[in-house]
Amino acid sequence: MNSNSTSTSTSTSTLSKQPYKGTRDLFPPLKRAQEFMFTHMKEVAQLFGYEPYDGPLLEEVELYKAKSGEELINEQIYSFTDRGDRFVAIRPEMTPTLARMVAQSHKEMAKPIRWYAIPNLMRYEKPQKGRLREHWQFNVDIFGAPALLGELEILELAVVLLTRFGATSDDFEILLNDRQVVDDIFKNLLNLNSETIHKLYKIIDKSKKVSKETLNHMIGELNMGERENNLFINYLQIKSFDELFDFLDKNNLPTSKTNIHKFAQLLKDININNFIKYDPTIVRGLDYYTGIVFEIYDKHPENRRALCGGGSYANLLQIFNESPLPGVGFGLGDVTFKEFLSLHKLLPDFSKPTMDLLISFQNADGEKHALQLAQKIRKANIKVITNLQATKVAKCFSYAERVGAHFIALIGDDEIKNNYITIKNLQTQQQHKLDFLFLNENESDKIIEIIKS
RNA sequence: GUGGAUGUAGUUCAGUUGGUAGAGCACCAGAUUGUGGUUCUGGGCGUCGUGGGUUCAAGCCCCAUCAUCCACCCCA
Repeated sequence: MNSNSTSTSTSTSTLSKQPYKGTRDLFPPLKRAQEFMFTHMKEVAQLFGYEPYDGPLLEEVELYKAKSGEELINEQIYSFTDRGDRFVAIRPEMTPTLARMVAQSHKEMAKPIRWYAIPNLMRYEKPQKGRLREHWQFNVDIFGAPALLGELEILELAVVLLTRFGATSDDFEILLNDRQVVDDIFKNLLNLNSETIHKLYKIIDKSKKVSKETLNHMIGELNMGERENNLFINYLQIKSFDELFDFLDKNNLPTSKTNIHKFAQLLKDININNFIKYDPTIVRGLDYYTGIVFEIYDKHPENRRALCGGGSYANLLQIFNESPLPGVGFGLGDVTFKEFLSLHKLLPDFSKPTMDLLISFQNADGEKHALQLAQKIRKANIKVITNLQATKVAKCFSYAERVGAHFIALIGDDEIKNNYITIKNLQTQQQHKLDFLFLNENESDKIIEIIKS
């Protein structure tokens, strides 16, 4: 809702309650869903031996200029000049920060370096479905891994993560390409200069979305020879690893075949090849990728979109005058991922809170008993709240419902008078009367036992 | 940056060819002064996004503006 759209700065105008354009207020229901996703991300990363890191929200714009790509810098970055005349930006992606941190520290660290983070990032974009100005992104990266095995591990981790939520190869696929193969084809087979190659990349990006006629027209505009045009069109029609190998064989490009052929075999060896498909149109927008690149696609017909992108980058440390240390990584956005999960019904209902126990009292005499009991029960790692003020019994129950309590402990008038406490399981309706000798430790143990069973 | 749609109660929306507004959900109270989710009853003056115009009369028509959503561009 847009409750206030007048904000044309008259002194009478009230402040808008809406969050800044393209950002979200993370109310508890949304935050619970996000925490659910983050928890799995962290656990999977740690299963693979990745360690958490984090970096600053602000970086100097120069850091992004070096490798991120023109559009990102010129149009999509939040930047300003600070009080010390430094030109800084809110991070639009994490990889440059990561590279900077690795460049500082890699010499003293055991290789490979395995790190993950879930930073919030901002890009100045026009918000729409699955794309906001601020989002959180699960980043996983490995530096200094031997060729291909780093790529393999990162892909396996991504597969494990998605399948852990219950997704199958019916729900998603990983489309993969190798920039070395693409470069080999463009430079050595088509003999193109870097300017034409850059334009071809753009055409590749669009090739799936435009008609054949438009595609042919776009290719025609490059003024390549007929042989080059045909080869390029043949390349775009490749649909599998095997077809790619045929293409490379036929055109005598054995060097770039060796790598990708071996990689395809490795995918089979660890049995994740059914999730992964070769796709000649995957090249990725960011300039720093140099080898294997991939995107995870939602297979749902209404959501044909990449929810995750990544690849290997060999030279990211060069801008810091460090010797090359190859890296591989991917980013998975919380907005797109949540949509993927809800669309495939893999996201539990987080609309209501949950609470193990509500301890409620009916009069001032019950107050201290409720507070003391809560203290004891929390020591057993049970989530417990009290109603904090004397409340009528019916209200206690309706409050228990509101906060999602599984159990209610009632310390009412009758309880105080007759020295007992009522414990009720709100789902099964089962009710217990326990002796409540108010200073007796054993009674709280009994309550704990009931709740944990 | 380009194109399309939509702005009415806390929220989701209805509102007939123009006659100054209604429903579901939610919320509060009660039926029910020791047992919640169900049920029933009662409870709403909202600058109808904002500004201007046409008209006897505008939620409805026209213009502008702002906001939101969607599709491009690009990306997570």
